[in-house]
Amino acid sequence: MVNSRKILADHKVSITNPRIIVLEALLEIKSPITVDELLSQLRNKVAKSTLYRVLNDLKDINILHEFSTPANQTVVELILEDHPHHHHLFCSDCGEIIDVEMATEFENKLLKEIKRIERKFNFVIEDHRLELFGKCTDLCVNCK
Amino acid sequence: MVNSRKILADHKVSITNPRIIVLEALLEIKSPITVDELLSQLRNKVAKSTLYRVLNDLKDINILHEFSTPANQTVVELILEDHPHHHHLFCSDCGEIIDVEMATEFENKLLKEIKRIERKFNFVIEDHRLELFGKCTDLCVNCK
DNA sequence: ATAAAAATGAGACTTAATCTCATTTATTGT
DNA sequence: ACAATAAATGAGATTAAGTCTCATTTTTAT
Repeated sequence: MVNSRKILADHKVSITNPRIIVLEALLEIKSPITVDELLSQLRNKVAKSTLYRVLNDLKDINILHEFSTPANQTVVELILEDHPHHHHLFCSDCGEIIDVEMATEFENKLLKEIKRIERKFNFVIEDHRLELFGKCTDLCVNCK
Repeated sequence: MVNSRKILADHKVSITNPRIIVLEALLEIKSPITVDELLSQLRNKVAKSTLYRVLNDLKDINILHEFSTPANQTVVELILEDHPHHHHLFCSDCGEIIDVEMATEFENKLLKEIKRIERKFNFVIEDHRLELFGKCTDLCVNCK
């Protein structure tokens, strides 16, 4: 069982109520969520300014990823050991965001290609993100 | 020589001054630009509301891509025949955005992997985007 | 237990993007 | 080419995501 206090302690940030509340919410959700939704879920538990501050704190200690949907909604997602590097699939019909893991063989090919690009552009690439856009046919909760 | 009027006509949108002005600006730039920069470049040529409207029009006819930088700046880029599908490299030091083409062999592998994911998730994937994050060492104009 | 440092809440503030509506410009049919 | 109709524009008001301020509260270190 993952412990929010332990996560905070491990990353050497002070353990406060709002941080615990936000972390537990994200741990329970375990999938991408828009900041808006998170805000309304936690409306009467943490102040808006605090929520944004805590999200920034979690980004700073590298356990939170943030990205935008094609509809320009900001989405956050916890990245812990049990939920490592992956990519996203966006449904343009219902807005659903699905976590996708690439085949290991492909991910290796990608890393090789990235090395080529590092050399070519004299760049140090620290992270990459692959986004897939389309329409789900029967998987999404919202699409029918 | 690419002609902005022809582009508009080809896509069956009416030919207006603001659209020509915005298109010519984007054609000349030929690389990703933040909406902010574009706005200040065209400040006294098109109204702000019109610029946003024209950008949306260009997105609607699928010749403009829009994405966000890690610093949450909105960036647009013209996608025409002479500047086809490609990816982006973001420098976290200077903010520079660099167009990157993947090796054909790799892009094929990616398409194959995408097909696998389509089957697995029962999804129709229409577009994909790969973003690389890192630091440039000597290429960027701004970095030294 | 206490002092110093850090985080929080509430709401003001900023700013990118959208909206409104009166006016201007483009298109279509004759 | 011209009038009638439809579409697009400009200017500024409006909205809303995200940040900032600062007095108060909570956490941490001693």
